Amino acid sequence: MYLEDFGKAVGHKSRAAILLALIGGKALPASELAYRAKISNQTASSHLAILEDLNMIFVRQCGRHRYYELVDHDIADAIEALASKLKLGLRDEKVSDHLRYARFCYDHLAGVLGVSITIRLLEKGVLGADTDTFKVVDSQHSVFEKLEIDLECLGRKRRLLAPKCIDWSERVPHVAGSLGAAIAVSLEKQKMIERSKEDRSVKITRKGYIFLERELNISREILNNQ
Amino acid sequence: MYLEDFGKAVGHKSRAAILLALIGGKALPASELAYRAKISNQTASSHLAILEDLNMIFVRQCGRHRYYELVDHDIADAIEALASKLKLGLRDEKVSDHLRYARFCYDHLAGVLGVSITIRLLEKGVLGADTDTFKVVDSQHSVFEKLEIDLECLGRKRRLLAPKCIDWSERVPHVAGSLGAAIAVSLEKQKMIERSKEDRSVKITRKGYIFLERELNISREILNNQ
DNA sequence: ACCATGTTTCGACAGATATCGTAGCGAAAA
DNA sequence: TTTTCGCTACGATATCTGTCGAAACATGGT
Repeated sequence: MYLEDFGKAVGHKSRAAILLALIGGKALPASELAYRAKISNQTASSHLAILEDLNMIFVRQCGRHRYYELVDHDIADAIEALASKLKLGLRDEKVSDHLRYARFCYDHLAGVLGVSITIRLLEKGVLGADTDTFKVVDSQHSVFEKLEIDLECLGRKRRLLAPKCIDWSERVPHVAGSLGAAIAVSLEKQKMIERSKEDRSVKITRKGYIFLERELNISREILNNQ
Repeated sequence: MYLEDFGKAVGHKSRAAILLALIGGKALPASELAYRAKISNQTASSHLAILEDLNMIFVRQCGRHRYYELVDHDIADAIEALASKLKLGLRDEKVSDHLRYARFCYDHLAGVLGVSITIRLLEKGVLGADTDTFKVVDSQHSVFEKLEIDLECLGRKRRLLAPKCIDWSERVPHVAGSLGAAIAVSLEKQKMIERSKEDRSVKITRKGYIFLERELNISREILNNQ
């Protein structure tokens, strides 16, 4: 991919809005993306074709439905990284406090919540920090059991286990990669967090509040900020 | 700045070429940029006006001459970071071995040379590595004296002393910031390196070869690769 | 077979963009 | 002052882009 291709992809309000929606990590249908970008379905369709040409997204056909996704998480990471480096605003996202507080960064958690989880895992000695990645120090810790995360299984994947990802709102590294994704999936599956239907923000449920306080000792002060 | 503005800036072949040229760190006149982007002076002028509007570049008036520069090094860093994350090709730069080997990344050295210098400084215990920056461990080391670098003076600047910068060709952090810049300036001033007139690559001179081998013990194998 | 639903294609149009020739401008040099 | 040089502004033009209405197209349900 060439620099100007990336530029062309994000260089239009509507396409930027579409990509920003997809950074949420959910696969979304064209009509939903049109709604989010505030354009007609036809127009969205043409933008989607452009983004597909540029190899930024692909479509997953499920019966009569077509869901669009980013081709890979590098693209999400790159956009977040860019936003943090250049102190970019993200015009079309109402940059709500919800979004700042907790959101999906493709397939893992970012914002105050993502960073807090990372920090607590480091302080508890579950994770350690390398230059560009985190590493698991205490693989026997009860967190992994509670979240039903099979580290061996994750380790066998080709994807990096726990690279650092820096987001625009906090500018502090948080856990990404297959571990970051596994944490987010598990929290969602166990109904500790709930995705917003509007955007990529998430809400901590009552159950999640208790888990995060008891198991990770995230302070109530932080948790109540939601 | 908004994401789509950055996109618009780099989203056109000619503008991308102009920015890539300016990442070299030198201030360049419009005609030179037109030549590099292979467009007429008038066309270049309009692109330059666009880039100025978008706050990517500014013009420094020197008598009858007008030199364009990037507004700050963050923009250079962001583009290099983007290139490394997305494995972007940089279409218009002949990605020559020279460029891969040693080049200016705005105001500090990147490529094999930039990385080698950084690694040797780390191995010699002159620098240490933090998460996102390097730190000076042995400020009394003779390297600083030889390069006439006044660390106290650098420390007083508002700019970060030695942040890590990751470039597209090596994908390994090298020293940027005011220290990175000071090293590059000094090497150039002492005629240990010479800038190319064509692009942002640099050549190591005979004097530089000797210095890098003697003082930093960079292996001949690496130095001969130039 | 037909319909309902969601998506893409086609066609048209307005508006933006890229390009360059020509002319004008400003600063130094003659 | 006049000339020279480089750059920008203006204007014309061709092209590209974004947009949407209408229609065509799939696919799964009725």
